[in-house]
Amino acid sequence: MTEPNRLIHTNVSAHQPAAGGIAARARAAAAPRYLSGLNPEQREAVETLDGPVLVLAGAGTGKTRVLTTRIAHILSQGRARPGEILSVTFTNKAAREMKHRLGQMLGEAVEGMPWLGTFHSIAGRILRVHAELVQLKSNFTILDVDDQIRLLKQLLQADNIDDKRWPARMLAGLIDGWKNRGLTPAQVPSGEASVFGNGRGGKLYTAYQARLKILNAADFGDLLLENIRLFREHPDVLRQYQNRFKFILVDEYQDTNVAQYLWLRLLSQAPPSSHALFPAPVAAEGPDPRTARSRNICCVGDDDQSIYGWRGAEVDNILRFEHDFPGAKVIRLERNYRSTGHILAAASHLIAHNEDRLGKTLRTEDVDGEKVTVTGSWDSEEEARTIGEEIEQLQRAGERLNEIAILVRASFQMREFEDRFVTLGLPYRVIGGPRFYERAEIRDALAYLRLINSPADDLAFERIVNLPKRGLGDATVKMLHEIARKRQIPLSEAARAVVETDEMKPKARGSLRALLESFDRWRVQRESMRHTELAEIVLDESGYTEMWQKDRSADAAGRLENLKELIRSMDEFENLQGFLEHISLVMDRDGGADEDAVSVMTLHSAKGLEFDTVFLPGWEEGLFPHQRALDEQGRSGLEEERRLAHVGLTRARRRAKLYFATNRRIHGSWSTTIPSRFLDELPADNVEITESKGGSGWGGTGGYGPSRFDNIDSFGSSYATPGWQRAQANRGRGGFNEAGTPYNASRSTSKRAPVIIEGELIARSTGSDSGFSLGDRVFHQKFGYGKVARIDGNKLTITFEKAGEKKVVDSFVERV
DNA sequence: ATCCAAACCTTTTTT
DNA sequence: AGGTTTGGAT
Repeated sequence: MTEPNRLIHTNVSAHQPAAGGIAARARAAAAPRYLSGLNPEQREAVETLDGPVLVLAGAGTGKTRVLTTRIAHILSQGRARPGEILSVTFTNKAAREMKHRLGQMLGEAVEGMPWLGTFHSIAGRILRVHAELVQLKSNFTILDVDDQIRLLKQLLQADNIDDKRWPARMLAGLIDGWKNRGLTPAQVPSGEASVFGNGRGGKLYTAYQARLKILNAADFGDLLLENIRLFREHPDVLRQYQNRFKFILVDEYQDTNVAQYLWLRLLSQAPPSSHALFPAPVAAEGPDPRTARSRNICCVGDDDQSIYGWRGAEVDNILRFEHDFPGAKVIRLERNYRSTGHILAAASHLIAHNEDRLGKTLRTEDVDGEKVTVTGSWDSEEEARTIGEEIEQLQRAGERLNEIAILVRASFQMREFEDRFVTLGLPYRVIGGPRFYERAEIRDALAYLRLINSPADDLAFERIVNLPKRGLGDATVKMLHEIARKRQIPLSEAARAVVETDEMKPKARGSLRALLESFDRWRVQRESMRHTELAEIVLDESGYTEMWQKDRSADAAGRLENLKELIRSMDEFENLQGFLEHISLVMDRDGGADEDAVSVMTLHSAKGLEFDTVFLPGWEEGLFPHQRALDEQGRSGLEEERRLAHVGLTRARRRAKLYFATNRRIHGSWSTTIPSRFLDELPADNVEITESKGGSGWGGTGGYGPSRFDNIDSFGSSYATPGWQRAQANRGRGGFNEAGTPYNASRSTSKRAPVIIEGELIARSTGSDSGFSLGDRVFHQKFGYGKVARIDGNKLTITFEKAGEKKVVDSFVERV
């Protein structure tokens, strides 16, 4: 967005009268205006319309701009109408951004790019049209993860599989993985299918799919998987879409999984796949052999920003592009318009530690700017406090809060910042945080609406049969389940049947009948009234609103408010179906972006965004890189974490600030942490180490008074540890800066002056001796007195008299 | 059927 | 540590 020559002009219309007049002459005379200001590579990416194109676009190189300009170009050249361009993104945010920018470029005239959206929303949309062909109805429900797990739990129970030993979550993960790879139950390798539940994994997957059909439901994975099945089994349908989409554009191609890849291949009429995981699906049979192969598909991506491997993304897709789409043109965008020199150098140097990459060199013509800073804190609380203060400083200096972001590795880190900002009165917004649509009252309300929309939606039925309480408890539900299972019908149908018999106690029976009648009534009313009005009636007549009105608990008022908000938000949609579709696919709520506030979000959700100042807390081993990534994925996991770090750094335009804390609370208990290896991998020339400014209490001069957190000297002593010395010895390895100035402890005299360490940064533990011996009585600033119980290098396990057993780095305790 | 306490499990990232 | 889910008691 800070690109020097951004587009200002906005009135290229899609269908200019091509003949005669000024427009034609203008076009002949000079390149269209929207092309000016593109650099040569960008321009090539925009203008190469025919045949497959892969754009390798590093961070901040104008990727979105290329995509949107390309669309504008296609339209203004009259090569396709808006409805003939398929343009897929990975996230809703990216889709929104593209729509927004297109709107700016094209003006309101081309409001509708009907086929611009996420993979899931577009696949879902296609699926609705042809639902019957895959044994669904067009009003099918899209299940979220929660529903999915509840359904699987039921299946496990029905099969007498111990939910403890074989958690539904795990099965959900497996099924998800299979679907990501485009595998139907029949196609799952039997070895893989049998790992779950003593060989019953495959059977369960089959049962699950069957159950989904009965419930008239699809989960996220199904949207693509069933789409692929649809295209495979019905070539006529496929051809219809192939003919419609004259141009295909794909954003973030490095994040596509196998299913998405197959889907794209089918639509792009590419020759039969030779994908390792998938032998030739459908032979492309277009009328004209020249159009039948390698259609106009343009994929944009950056292998260095592939951060969704854990979700089944195949970086391989981007690496194999030229092979998959013969004759593809590959264009590299390496000119970065976003970050200053130091930031870009730090990011590039870091990512260079990865082995699996295509390799790009990002360049900038910007000034060097401020160095990337690394700041150590005693614990996460001090980290939050330091960052809070730095933000206030920036604010005083006239920086806008909107241009400041805190990017965390894991969402639990956000809380500390929220707490801090609340006390400071600093406006902030959490992005992708606690989700509106996940709140209980919202889900309840939605369950009512879902059930109206799709009577077979058992999960919704179960959720609300007895909510508010109507005397239809476990016993009733269990009975309905039995009937439903025996006859292979949905619960509500079972309910309908059972009401006619006298299997139930009269009271429950009457209550159930009343509920069914209500739904019948609502479904009739649906035809004649607006969906917002219907929703109000439903919540009212069902007694749901009343339930909360009677509730005297503290949050009841808030919940009622949320329900109102829900109905308000429904208003933007045409009908109930459209609204339900939206909420199941777009689980985040935008809005509120206009006030000036600091953004707090995960690194993952920050992809594609940029800020003047970026704070990156929590750079510690185990958290970042995340232990689980290392355990489960080994080296490739580490590389993905490193790419994540690269993404984080490259979000910053002018200031990138990294933090690590020595102590962090993990699962409730405190543990001592080690600075991230990624810090070691930063180039010294572009980085400065500062100390935490969280408190100046040490020596008793600061505003906070002496604090246990102010053990700043400890960071000094970390550099005197064997780890630091090893680093000194290693200096120069790998061609890094040779001119290291050894750290000296004179910092106590000039505490605030930033210390610049040249050479790689090291503050790590090692396996060597700590100078303490077992049984030593020690004192710790925070935990008090204790005895050394175990020694592991410079990490000590100490039994504290008050605080119990803790692991601590030796430099934080002193012998007494 | 409803309520309360104890176990439990979480904390990677998202459509 | 904290919220959620489960199980048992009323």
